[in-house]
Amino acid sequence: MPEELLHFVEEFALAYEGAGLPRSAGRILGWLMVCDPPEQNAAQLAQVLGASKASISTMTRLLVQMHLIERVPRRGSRQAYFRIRPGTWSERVRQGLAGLSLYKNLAEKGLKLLEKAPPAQRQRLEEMRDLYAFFEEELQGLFERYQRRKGA
Amino acid sequence: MPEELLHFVEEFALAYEGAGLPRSAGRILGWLMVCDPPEQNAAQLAQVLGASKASISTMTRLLVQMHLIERVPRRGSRQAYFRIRPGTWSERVRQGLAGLSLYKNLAEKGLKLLEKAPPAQRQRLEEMRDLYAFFEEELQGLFERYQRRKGA
DNA sequence: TATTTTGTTCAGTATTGACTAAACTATTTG
DNA sequence: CAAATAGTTTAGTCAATACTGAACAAAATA
Repeated sequence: MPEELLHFVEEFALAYEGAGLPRSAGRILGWLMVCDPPEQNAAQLAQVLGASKASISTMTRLLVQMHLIERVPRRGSRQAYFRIRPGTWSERVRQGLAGLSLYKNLAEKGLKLLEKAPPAQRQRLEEMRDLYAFFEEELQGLFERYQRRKGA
Repeated sequence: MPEELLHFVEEFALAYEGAGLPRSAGRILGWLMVCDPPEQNAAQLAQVLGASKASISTMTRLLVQMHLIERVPRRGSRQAYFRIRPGTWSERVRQGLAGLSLYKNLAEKGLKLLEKAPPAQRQRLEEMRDLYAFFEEELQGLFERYQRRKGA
């Protein structure tokens, strides 16, 4: 299979490593984004990506748990086929959103601790909370708008 | 200083570890979010957080490079004082934004490779590109709106 | 200038985590 | 039921990196 595609897959994996994915999980994800046919079984993944069965098994499980890929059952066969889950990219945005509220909550927890502190001391946390609250709120709206637009 | 605050700092560090910061850098950041006074020198940080001078030196450098904290010069003293950089949280959002275009570009690069592939094969990358393009665009606007709102 | 204070750099340690080979389990097919 | 096939789990290896103590450098103070 084309050399260029594998290079792309590597770049893809590198990019998502920055987002916290193990390199080899990123490679699986990247390959599943471009491969033909879009469903691939474990053996194929191992062969193309030059990884061990064990790694494929672990990493596909991870990716399934993250709702980024899904197992496609094949009737009459126990083989596991995997493919990019439709809506994967929305899912990532949604996960990002969840991250925002984590940080917002963190700021609020801090503010509770500093309840009796002078405003000057609280100000840093307030800025943090306000910003995350704003983006959480607005992104929620944006997200819905995107979904709706895609429906049309 | 209060036990509870240190626990908060730990939680803070843990949260930002998920975002790729070393634990001890997260602790510094967390402490600088709540400490009084808001400027702290290296020795104070080392003492409160129970870290070595070496670690403080390395991690403050990292945080300064990331534009999350800044050195505050004290005239007549060589001591380095650090504080949360005003606008730190906007900065983090801006960095997140930059991340989005990275992914969008990635999708576009892939599409170029699949230029001659049938639409069915291109579709996954197209969805990815569209989504990131949408959010990059819209977040840009949101961001400006936030800045303006804060100015008022 | 000598001493003390402050911070950085370096070398080494310890921990984490990605990855593999091999053993194991389960399922399908002969 | 036996043999082959597919996948998971486990134990162990290797590499990356966070962190420390100690040596070092630079600057302030005596």
